Amino acid sequence: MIELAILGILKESELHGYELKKHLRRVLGPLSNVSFGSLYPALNRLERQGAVAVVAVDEGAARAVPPMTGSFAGEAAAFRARRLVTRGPRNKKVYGITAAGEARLAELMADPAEDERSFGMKLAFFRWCDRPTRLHLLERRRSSLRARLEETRRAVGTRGNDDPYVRALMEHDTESTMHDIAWINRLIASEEQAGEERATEPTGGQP
Amino acid sequence: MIELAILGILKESELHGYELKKHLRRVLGPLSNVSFGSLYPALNRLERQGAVAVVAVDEGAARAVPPMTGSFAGEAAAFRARRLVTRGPRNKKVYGITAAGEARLAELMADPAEDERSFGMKLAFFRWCDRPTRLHLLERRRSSLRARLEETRRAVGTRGNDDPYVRALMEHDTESTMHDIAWINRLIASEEQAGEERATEPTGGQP
DNA sequence: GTCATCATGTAAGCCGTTACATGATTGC
DNA sequence: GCAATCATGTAACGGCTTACATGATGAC
Repeated sequence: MIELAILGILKESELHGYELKKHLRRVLGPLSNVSFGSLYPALNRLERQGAVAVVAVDEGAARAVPPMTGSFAGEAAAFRARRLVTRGPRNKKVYGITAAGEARLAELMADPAEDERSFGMKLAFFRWCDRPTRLHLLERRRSSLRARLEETRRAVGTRGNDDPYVRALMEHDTESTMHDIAWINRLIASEEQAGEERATEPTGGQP
Repeated sequence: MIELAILGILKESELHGYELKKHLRRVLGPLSNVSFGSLYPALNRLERQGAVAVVAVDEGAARAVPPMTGSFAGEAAAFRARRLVTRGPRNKKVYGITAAGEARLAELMADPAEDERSFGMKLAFFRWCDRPTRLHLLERRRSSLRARLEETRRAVGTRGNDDPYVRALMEHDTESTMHDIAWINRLIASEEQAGEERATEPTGGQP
């Protein structure tokens, strides 16, 4: 989940962790408000996997490492410098996505697992995948929404569910789900329409 | 979360774990599809806390414990019996909510934390709390939805958010949130109306 | 007699959070 | 010079899932 988010954002532009979090918030809005405590470990994980790479490090880091002196005090300084490198003086590490990372992103986008959540995030990165994949994701989403609709309707029909609040909850869930399905239908339609225009345009069809 | 669900269901009727999961699915529908791996530990936790208590155990359990013989084979049998008691032959443990559990339920319902999720679950158990609490929960939910609406609108207004898919996502989020707010408004209105009717009815108001 | 369902639990792991630690830079 | 923000990370914990283990009961 968080890896998909990171790769999707980094594909647009090279950023360091702190900026990344802000972009994430801007693009995904209320969805997925990642914390630093999971963002930085995830970046390191992705770096180890070769999906992202450090493009540039702030010169501040170099400045923070004093020259070796050979003295006892020098050893202490070296230890301190090592800490500074590991921890962070304004050690901005700007990350970029690698070829392997782009492959991983495509893989995560197409991944059939965990549909219910994460659909919004995938949609936010739709520009990074081709039309067939987009249509496939939209149709899968629609079918899971339909299943939800069915389940809720079945639950409403069950004897013993006569509490007005539970009833209200289920009616609202039904409405929202239908609303979502209609939305997905519009997205599918416009996707198909765009595909047709692409297909007819090159020949210069008459109006 | 799961404790709220368990207590809310048990307040309606005494059940054993397996039944509880089915009721949970029926009442909460697509919300919160708890697994056994978290349900049983949660029940034990609640039992230790005194919030729920075992009301009855299936006689199957007693039948599974053979009488002591004092022999070596008897010891082995005792060991096996202990295992059977711990693990489970059809060892139905029917749980009921205690007074402490009802207090805990009220506490969990009013708990201001973790609003975003869990609101649906609280609504499903609305019948267990009084009108002021209900109104308070509804108003808190409304204010958090309004905040979300604001945040999404701010994000849409930010430069750099010109991707059509991100745009579609945010517009849909805005619509859904507005829809939700309207729903909450209706719930608040009907709650207030019910309150007024209660207040005027005892005097026998003329139509 | 065997297969689906009922019934309860444990162990390992995933994915995230909050709280903590550390220090640089900027604006007042 | 001092606070707010920038910037990166670690540690501990939380809550839930999946997979595993175990066995009873009923239907066929």
